[in-house]
Amino acid sequence: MATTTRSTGRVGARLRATSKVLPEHARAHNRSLVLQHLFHEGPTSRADLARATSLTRVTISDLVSVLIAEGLVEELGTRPGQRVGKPAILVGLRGDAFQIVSLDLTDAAQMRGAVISLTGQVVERRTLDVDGRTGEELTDLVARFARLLVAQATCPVLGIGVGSPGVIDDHGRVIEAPNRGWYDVPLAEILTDRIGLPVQVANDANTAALGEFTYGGAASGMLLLLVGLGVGAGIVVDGIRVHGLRFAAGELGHTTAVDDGELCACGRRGCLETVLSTRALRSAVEGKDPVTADADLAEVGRVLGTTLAPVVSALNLAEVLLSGPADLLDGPLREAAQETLQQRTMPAVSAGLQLRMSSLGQDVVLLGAAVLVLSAQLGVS
Amino acid sequence: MATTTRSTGRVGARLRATSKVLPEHARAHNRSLVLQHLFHEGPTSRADLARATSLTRVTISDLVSVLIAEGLVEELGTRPGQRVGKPAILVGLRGDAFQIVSLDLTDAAQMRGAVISLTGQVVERRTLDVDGRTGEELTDLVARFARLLVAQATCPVLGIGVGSPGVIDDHGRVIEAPNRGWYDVPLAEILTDRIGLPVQVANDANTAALGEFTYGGAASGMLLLLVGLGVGAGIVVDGIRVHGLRFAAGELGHTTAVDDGELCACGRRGCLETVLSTRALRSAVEGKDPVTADADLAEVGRVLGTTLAPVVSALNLAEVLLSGPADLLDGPLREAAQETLQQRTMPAVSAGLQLRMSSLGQDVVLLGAAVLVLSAQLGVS
DNA sequence: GCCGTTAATCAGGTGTACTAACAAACATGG
DNA sequence: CCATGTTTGTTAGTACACCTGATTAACGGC
Repeated sequence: MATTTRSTGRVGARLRATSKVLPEHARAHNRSLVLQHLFHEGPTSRADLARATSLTRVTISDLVSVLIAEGLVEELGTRPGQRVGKPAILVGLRGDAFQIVSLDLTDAAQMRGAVISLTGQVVERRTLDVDGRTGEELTDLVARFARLLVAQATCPVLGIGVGSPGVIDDHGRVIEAPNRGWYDVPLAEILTDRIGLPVQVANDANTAALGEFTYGGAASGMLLLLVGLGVGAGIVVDGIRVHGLRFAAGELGHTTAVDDGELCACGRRGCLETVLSTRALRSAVEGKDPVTADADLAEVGRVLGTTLAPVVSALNLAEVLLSGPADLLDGPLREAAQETLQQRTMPAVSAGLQLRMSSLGQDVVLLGAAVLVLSAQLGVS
Repeated sequence: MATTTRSTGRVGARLRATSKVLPEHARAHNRSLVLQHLFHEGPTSRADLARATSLTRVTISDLVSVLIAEGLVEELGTRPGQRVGKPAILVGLRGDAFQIVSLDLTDAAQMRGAVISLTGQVVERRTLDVDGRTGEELTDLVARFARLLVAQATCPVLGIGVGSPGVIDDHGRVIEAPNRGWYDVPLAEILTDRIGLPVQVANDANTAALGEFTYGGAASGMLLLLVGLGVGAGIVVDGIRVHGLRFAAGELGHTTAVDDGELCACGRRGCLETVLSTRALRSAVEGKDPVTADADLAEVGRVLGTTLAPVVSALNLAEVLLSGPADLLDGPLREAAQETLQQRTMPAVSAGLQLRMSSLGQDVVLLGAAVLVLSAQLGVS
């Protein structure tokens, strides 16, 4: 049996990349803690920040004074309402300190872009036809579009966030995005070089999940299914975005969902995409009477529920969000999926589970791309 | 449209529990970094530790001197082999500095326990019949068993690790373990109180996953399926154990795997456990000719592959490990499961995937429980 | 025997957060 | 109306952790 006789002092060979932590990193962390609180809870007094972070008032004062000097935070006068003691001075994130430029490349025909305030308000919105461009031409177009959007900003730009289909590593390198003609393209690096701003690039579904997590109030264990031309998912587990072995986490679209199903573009049969993509859904309902159409959508919902059940069980997720055309998704499909999920998972898992539509609508990816920047530059998410 | 008009400076209402970081926490982290390196790479000179951690030699010397003073680390003389320069003095983890007491409560009839060295060698092994005890009686028995094992240790005991079935929170409180008669039992706290040592308690499948991760050299994105009376899974994503919304992550046993399947103890039909538990597998093969038995096992393998495919895709796992009776699992079942997984997931996902047997055999849970202690007490995993 | 190289330590400095004490500004209550 | 207590934010001094630069020690090579 496996009575492991092992020579002393050497266990396993795998290297775990954990890096040193210096006092200055601790400071950066605490600084992010302050920003995070101001971001989510709004204007707060220094004393309340101290209580919330369990740092001392002295430390908070010091951190806040630096943030004020940087222009990220401002004093907003004394807190209204009468209380005992010296009135508190509220400090809050300056909404007009920075803006973020976001790009959504989900749609193959038309890229979407926006200038977004720190609080998630879309200040400016643009679209640009792709005209069938791929590869380097597409890269150039993206760079031009990003530059245009940067020019639209009314205050300094904190960074550029991009949500794109494909497999993308944690340095913003597109490993592969077949129908964009991108293979091993260091998109973040290219854009940084050309525009001179920090750039974050991530998979669109992953990005969307982040958007819902930060701006949509989604739970810290959630899966977002982005339904468009293809089907992708983004997963947040215990508050952290899942990357996966080769950054391919969330690629649920090409998981077999229907035995002996339709032929998929990927060459296999019955992939989830063959029934759940926007095109598949439209063709399943168009020209049919409402009752039949609803039954067809419900059938897709059951397929979806069956596919998601193992994932939901394995991760004990709190929420599954659907993002895409509401007229197709938010009805019999969603209800059937929810029901199937409940039937196929144990009560302890399904009781805490909610299956609902994305609350951010079409801006999910754009807002998520903004979160990429917020997270990288300010440590806020 | 979702042109989110939101009042300034307040985004989302969810609280994210992130706590402050002080310089002393940074020090603890760096200290763990040193221990981690010594644990996995074996004896190392201070200078090499400095290079590996990217801390300075001064800092490393300081950390090492503390560790030597604590008796955790020792100098092992100069490094053999001739090189230029002053010969390096190797320092290594003292294998005899501490031992760990591990308990495996997976088997309802018989609990297993061991005294384990820091390097994962089983020094002493015991079993104890449960005799049908549940609830408080079982708790008492566990405490006595643990005390007995502590008495067997030949050097100071670093802590006690327990792997148990059931849903267990991150403080070692058993939320529920129905067939142990435990509901909301603070097992870790009880054992700590009675024995006076640090105690870590976690779900057995989760624990097993940790064991494979640390001692078995498993990848940082892996799922371990523990097959016994029931079926449970432990998941490590990006090097971190997944807990889930209500600490029920990994409860795959009661996910529907067979439509209109057999009645399960949980009251529903076709749960994975109804085909994959040891008992179900034995009854599927016993008394049958080898060909039929193999076909039956292969069928179970296909069911397993179908259930795991969405999980593997969603998380882009590197490895799926099976732990349980090798005569049933490691053959047609595993091969069919592997094949099904490859058929039902996209190549980008399945190419990097390996489905194999646990390398630690019956000691998986025991070793994993030791890792719980290592991780909590020394920051090593 | 001198030089270059590598290992480990010593000395001094910077950054971070803490405790203790204090000043400012308010409500309350005799 | 003034003393009292409360809360806020700041100042001063301390402990800790890591860094840089210089120093000592031990080796191989020429």
